[in-house]
This record gives sequence, C-alpha cells and structure tokens, in this order.
Amino acid sequence: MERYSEPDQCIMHSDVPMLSPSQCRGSQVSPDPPSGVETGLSGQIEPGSPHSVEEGGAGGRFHGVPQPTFSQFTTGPFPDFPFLQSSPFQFPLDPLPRLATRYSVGNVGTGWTPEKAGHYGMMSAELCSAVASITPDSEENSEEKGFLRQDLLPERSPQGIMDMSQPGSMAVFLKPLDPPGESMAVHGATARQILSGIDSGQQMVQSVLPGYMPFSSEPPFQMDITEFGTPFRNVSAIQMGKMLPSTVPGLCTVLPHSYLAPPLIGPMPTLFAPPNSLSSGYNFLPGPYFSQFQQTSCPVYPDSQPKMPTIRFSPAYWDSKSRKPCSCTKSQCLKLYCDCFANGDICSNCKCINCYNNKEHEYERYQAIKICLDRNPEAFRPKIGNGKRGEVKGRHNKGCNCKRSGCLKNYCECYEAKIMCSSICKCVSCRNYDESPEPQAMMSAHGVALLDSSYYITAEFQNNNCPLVGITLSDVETTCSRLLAQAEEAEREGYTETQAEKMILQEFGQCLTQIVQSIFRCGSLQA
DNA sequence: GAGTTTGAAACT
DNA sequence: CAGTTTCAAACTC
Ligand SMILES: [Zn+2]
Ligand SMILES: [Zn+2]
Ligand SMILES: [Zn+2]
Ligand SMILES: [Zn+2]
Ligand SMILES: [Zn+2]
Ligand SMILES: [Zn+2]
Repeated sequence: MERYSEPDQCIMHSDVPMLSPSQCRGSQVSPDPPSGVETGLSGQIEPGSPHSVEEGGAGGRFHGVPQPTFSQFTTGPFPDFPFLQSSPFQFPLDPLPRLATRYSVGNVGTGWTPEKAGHYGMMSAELCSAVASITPDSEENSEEKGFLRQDLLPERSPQGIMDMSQPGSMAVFLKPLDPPGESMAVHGATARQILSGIDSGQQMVQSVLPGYMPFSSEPPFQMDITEFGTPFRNVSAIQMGKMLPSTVPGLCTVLPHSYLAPPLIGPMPTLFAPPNSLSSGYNFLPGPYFSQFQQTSCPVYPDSQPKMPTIRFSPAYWDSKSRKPCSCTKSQCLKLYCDCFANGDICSNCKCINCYNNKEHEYERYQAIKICLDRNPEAFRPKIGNGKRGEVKGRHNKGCNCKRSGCLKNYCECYEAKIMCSSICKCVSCRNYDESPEPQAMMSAHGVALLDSSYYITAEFQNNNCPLVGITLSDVETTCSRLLAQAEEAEREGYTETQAEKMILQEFGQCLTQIVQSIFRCGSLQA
C-alpha cells in the first residue's frame, strides 16, 4: 500500500514499452514466435526477466495488468484472431467470478484479503468469441447483469481522470466485489479458480468503474448479485477492462486490468497500456476474465484512432497485499500451474522466479493465454458450477480425482472449495461428505452409507422408484476404474482380503449412489 | 525451512 | 483418449 500512496504516481500513459515489431508479427501461437520468445511455452524463456512490476519504485506503480489488447478487427499484427463481429460493448459484471480460492486459509494472516481483490479484465475479440461460445447466459439483459458501457458513462470522470479521446470507444466491465464476509469465508479454499457456489445468500456487490468511481466521492454502486448465482469466493474483485483506441487503425487496445485490489483503499496501479504496436492485435486477457463475459457481443470500435488515453486509477484500487503470491519457479507463471495466471492475475509481490506473467511480457502472456484457451476453452472459468450453462451450482464442474487424501485435505479441489464431493468426482475413498449425525446423513459423499454402519437410504431414494435407466457407459467405466483403484490400493497397503473386499464394496456403493443421484438430478432438472 | 506428498496441468 | 511427467501447493517434520 505504501507504495501507492501517491495517486499522482499512478498515472499511466501509454508509455508502455512496446514490443519490437518482430514480436508483434506473428500471431499464431506456435509457429514463429518472436525471436527469443518461446511461444509454446513448453520450454523456458530465458530467465532474468524482471520479476515484475511489483517491486517498488516506479515499477510498483502498476499492479495493473497489462493487458490485452483488443483487436477488434480483422487486421493487425495478430491475424490469427478470429474476431467476432463487433457489436456494442456489453461487458457484464461478472456475476460469477471465478474465484480463486486456493489460498485463503493460510493467508489470512498474511494480509491477503480476497475481498480486496479486484481486477480489470479485458477481452479480445477472440476471447469474446470464446466467451460467447460458452456463455448461454448471454441472453440476459445486459443491464440486469450489470453490464456497463463506458460509452454510457460520463466522458470523463468528475476529476477528469479519464481522458478518452473517444468516449464511445471505451468499455468497461467490472467484477462485483465480494462482501468482506464472504470473501473471508474463503478459508480453506484453494485457489485455482475454484469458485465456491455454496453460499447463495443475498449479496451486495460493489462495482467500481475504473477511473471513475474511485476518484469520485460517490460510493460505488451496488448491485444485488443474488440473481447472478453464487458469489464467488475470493474474489471481490473488481474487474475492469478498458478498451482503448489503439494507434492502429481499426484496432483497439484494452487497458489492463488488474485484479485483486481493493477498491478505495490501498495502492493503486498505474495501468499500463499495451504497447501500441502490440495492443493493436491482441488481447490477452487472462483467463478468468473470460468467465466474466457472459455476453456474446464484442465491443466495436470506431475506425479512428484516438490517442492513448491517460488513465489514472486511484490508489484505492490497489492493494499490494490483496493476493496470495505464487512461488512458481519453472512455469514462468504462464501456465495454469500458477494460480496467479490461472486466476487471470498478473503476478505482483509474488515469489516466483523468472516470471513472465507481467506487463513486461505481454506478448508471451498473451500467447500463453491463447494456448490455454486452445487447449481448454473453459480453462479460465470458475471450477465450481454456478447453476448456469448446465453446471450444477456449488459443484465442482469436473469433479476431483483424489486418490489418497480422502478428499479431506486441501489437495482436493472440492474440499478446498468447501464443497462436498459429488457424483462426478472420481475420487477414491472419499470422505468429503456430510457427516451430520442423523442417520440419513451418514452417507458417503455419494449418498451411500458407510459400510461399517447400517445402510441408510436417503429419503429421496426411499420415496421414489429409483429409475435405473440412465446409467451410461461412462458410469460403468468409472465404476470399474474406481473399484480397480480400490483393489490396487488395498494391495499396495497390504490389506487383508477381507479388508480389500470391504473397501471395494464401499467404493461400489458410492459409485452406485452417485449414479442414482445423478439420475435423480437429471430427472429433477427435466421436471 | 527442508523435504515429502499430492493431484491438477501438461505432455507424449 | 490413457499413461506419464511436470509442477507448485499442501502438508509434514
Ligand atoms: Zn506464478
Ligand atoms: Zn504470481
Ligand atoms: Zn509470477
Ligand atoms: Zn477430492
Ligand atoms: Zn471431489
Ligand atoms: Zn471426494
């Protein structure tokens, strides 16, 4: 915080270092990376990069992320972008932030406060496209969703901080802030985009417009996000993205976003604008951002090219302590192994080595994001379902695959997110289930009673004619593999045959229950 | 803090 | 896809 005490120091112009032309030329990820740059990221980029912005001095000025640039349009240095048809900006407030909870527990004392998190996100046309493809929620009214259109905002903040030569060309999307309580509740959650969908209580979310509210004496506007689904956990973040006109015709630049900064307090980042040259073509918003955009539309920019705006964020936006630092040593913080990257954050105050997840490596970062998205379009979406787009609210979207932790340690993403394992988890010997005292509750995570206790059938099963249709080949395969895993574990541990049988039968019971529950779930959905 | 364990992510 | 390796965090001591 200290370092951001001076607002004036946070002014950021478009003086971001630009990448060399060679760096800007290739857009395709794999082929032809800029010299010296490893696009595939499979190797290591040479070390020695500044660890980042975060450390003090002027460098510390921005926590902001670097960002992306947007290109709207078909040309530009990054031809590989399949740009969407442009449309008016409609960036929604992300109702469901993707949370990254992984860190909370041990960090409570470290000053990391999820609720402070904030981030600015931007998205490129490509990202828009991807988002569009994965966000059915888009039909919702943008206003209801809290979409913000910069062009609907005053041309500049009361303080004149925003100097957008073309007001209409700028869009901002914000991320709601978690209520402090909620954020703090993250204890134990882990970080990687695990989004807890547990608490669905009403929450007020505060959103702040970049360069606007922060400076203003007005309080952030609040929006009830209950309808958005689950609040995320650790994120209180504000996500803002700005589209800035780029110097390249037809291209837009997105200003960085930065996450994890508490609104109104703390240091503030100086956002760095993407290098003009680069900015023009790509937008590498970190994944998470992705999840933010629930709309299919992408911003449209005027053909003109306004000068790079000078944007100043209030120090209040940033909090150097708001995020748990990573300690990556080999990934350059450009793979999903890095929680910062996975959460769409720029490393700041991290302990990583040879970090490329910073503004100095926009190009590499952008490439890395693209690679991740190519591999998995959902890579930056919350891992915990929010009840939309077919996801089950409060359930890990992919389920965990724990083998030895019993899903009772933070190694387990379900446990970390403070949710019970579900039928889609492929864990073995799972103990992450409701152990409430009532007999009925003495079920495994998958709804089956433990072997060493009486079998209790849940009410839902007792009262219904459990349909047996709906068992898929996948169910059978999963069951078989789980039983085999149990047998192997028993063998590995030197258990007696009786013990092994017990383990296997117990696992089988869980499998069956999961299947049945899954069927019920589907049934209820249909109903 | 060093060393081990763990399971997701990445790779083949 | 499945099997293996890599990775960084969680955990243990
Ligand atoms: Zn990292
Ligand atoms: Zn980091
Ligand atoms: Zn880093
Ligand atoms: Zn688990
Ligand atoms: Zn699980
Ligand atoms: Zn489990």
